[in-house]
Amino acid sequence: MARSLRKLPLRPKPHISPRPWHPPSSHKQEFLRLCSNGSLREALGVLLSQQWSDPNAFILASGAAADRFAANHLLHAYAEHRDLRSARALFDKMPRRNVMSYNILIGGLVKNGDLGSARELFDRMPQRNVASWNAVVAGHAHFGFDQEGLGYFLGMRREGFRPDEFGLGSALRCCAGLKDVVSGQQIHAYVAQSGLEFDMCVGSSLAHMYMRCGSLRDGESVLRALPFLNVVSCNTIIAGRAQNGDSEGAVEYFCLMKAARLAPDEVTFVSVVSACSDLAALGPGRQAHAQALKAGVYSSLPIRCSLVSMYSKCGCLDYSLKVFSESCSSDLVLWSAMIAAYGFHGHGHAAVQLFKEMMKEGIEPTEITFLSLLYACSHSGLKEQGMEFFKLMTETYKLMPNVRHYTCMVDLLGRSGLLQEAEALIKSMPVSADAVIWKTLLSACKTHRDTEMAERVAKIVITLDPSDSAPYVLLSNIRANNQRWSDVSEVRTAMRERRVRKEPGISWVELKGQVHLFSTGDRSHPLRREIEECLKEMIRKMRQWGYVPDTSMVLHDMEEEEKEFSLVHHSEKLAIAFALLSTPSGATILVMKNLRVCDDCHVAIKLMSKIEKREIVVRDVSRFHHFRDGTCSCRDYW
DNA sequence: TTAGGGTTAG
Repeated sequence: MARSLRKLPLRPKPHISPRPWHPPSSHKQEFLRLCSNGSLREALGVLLSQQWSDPNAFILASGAAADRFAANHLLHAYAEHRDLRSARALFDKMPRRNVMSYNILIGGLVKNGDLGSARELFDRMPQRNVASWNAVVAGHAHFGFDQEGLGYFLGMRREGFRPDEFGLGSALRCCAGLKDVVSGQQIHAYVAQSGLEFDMCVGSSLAHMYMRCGSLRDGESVLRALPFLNVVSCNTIIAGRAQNGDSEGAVEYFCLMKAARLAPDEVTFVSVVSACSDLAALGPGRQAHAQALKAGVYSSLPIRCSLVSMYSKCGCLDYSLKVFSESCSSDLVLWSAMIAAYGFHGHGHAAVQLFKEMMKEGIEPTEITFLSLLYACSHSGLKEQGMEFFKLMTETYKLMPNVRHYTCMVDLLGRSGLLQEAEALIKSMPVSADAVIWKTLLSACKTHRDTEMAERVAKIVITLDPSDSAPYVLLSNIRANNQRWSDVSEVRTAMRERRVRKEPGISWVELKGQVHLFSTGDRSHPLRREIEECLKEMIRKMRQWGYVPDTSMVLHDMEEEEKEFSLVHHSEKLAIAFALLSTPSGATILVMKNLRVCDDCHVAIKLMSKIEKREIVVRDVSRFHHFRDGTCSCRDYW
């Protein structure tokens, strides 16, 4: 995939911000003189040249209403300045309205979010033109009523209107919102036919539609065909990559954009910080933070939200809190981001406390806030509180829980050993169960050693997600422990036939700006001998503290000794050994991992932190673990 | 009357 950014001219987007007018007296006198002479058009010319919207101007509107040209201009001025009451009053007084008068008022209502009135006016228009249809399609697209917007777009076509670049852009936005790639492709065919494919707005909307529907390649190919790139098309690529699992590509494109001297804007920073958050890339995330400050867009709430999340995912919870506290805002998303940040670090009590403060502030929580809160409770063992919040969500706030909320509840019950209750909840919930929720229960069965239920649940997981190796391994080991050898070989055959492989575990450590990557059993590092020695010594010391390798999750076709060897060489253990060798004694170690930390490593790292008198921080795929003096911040809930 | 962005789960 070509990732070059062509050096093309940047077309600045015109931006006119409405501002209150304090007219110089000469203008005002001229305006009043023209009005008293009945020269309304000229008077309005003066008024509009100064971008004036003043309640007093309405007094003159009674005269203006009779003159359609003048009235439409005044109507436009009112609509631009969001003075919809005056606009409506003027509109009602106009004896001779035309399509333009309707369109202007509809546009104003739409911008003000009053879609109902806009629709009502649209329905009773004696005549419509393309602009009338465009205005309603755009309005619905803007406020996320995508299905309705697409409906109006189809209505426009049914009535024989040829959609232009405005209507097409909005309709594509609706397809993006609905992730309706089929309608999007149909519109693309029309766009190509009408030669509008190279229009910057239509092209960006088209690319955005493809990216939202998961097709990064189609989106990028549309953008590459555009006559030039601007900040919006670059942002479309950055966000598209980040949202489609290519966060690395997103950060890379951000660097190319800067190299091409294309100034990033607020949207660029939001997307790039989110990408850094996904990558847990603290360095680039911090740089983006500094650049946003320099660019003067740091006051933006979306930027602050993504920073709160980024710092948390990079292990700097105190920075998340700093950004949050500095913001002093009652923005719901910002509060939700901070609750999630606490949850990610296993600070369940802090998350609950913040949620209570949020309610005191009168901020209404959403499904996402509750999901973060329930997650925080389940990862901190706050069973009673989690159950209360679930009740609050459904009964007081009347919010509909989705399968992820139920997964948190299953986790909460399962961790507490209430396996029957957890299974009953899955069976009674009104949404359909997926592989993840059953895997959550399976993990609880494993923790509480309920082999009968584990065997049953593992089979369900295998049916729902045949590619995941964990349930096969678990099933095989349960059967092996009971000497059911023919059943064990049945599992192995199934694994072979379905080509199930365990996703390789990868851990990495950043040292002096360089990333050192370790995969399980890796012997490629230049310090492999030293790492091996360090691990051997460490295991010896750990055994003195009672460490026994937990081989229950290693596939049974190995000798016990081999199993232990495999465990010792798990990627996180290799990364920690390397960090112990390469950093000064006492320094905190930070390791990132692509999968969840396994049970054995979790026990081992607790002991390592005690023996080495070091804080070891491990960020796995689901959360942060802070190991200190033989314990972990997750209190073994993870 | 047209374009791009924030928080969550695995």
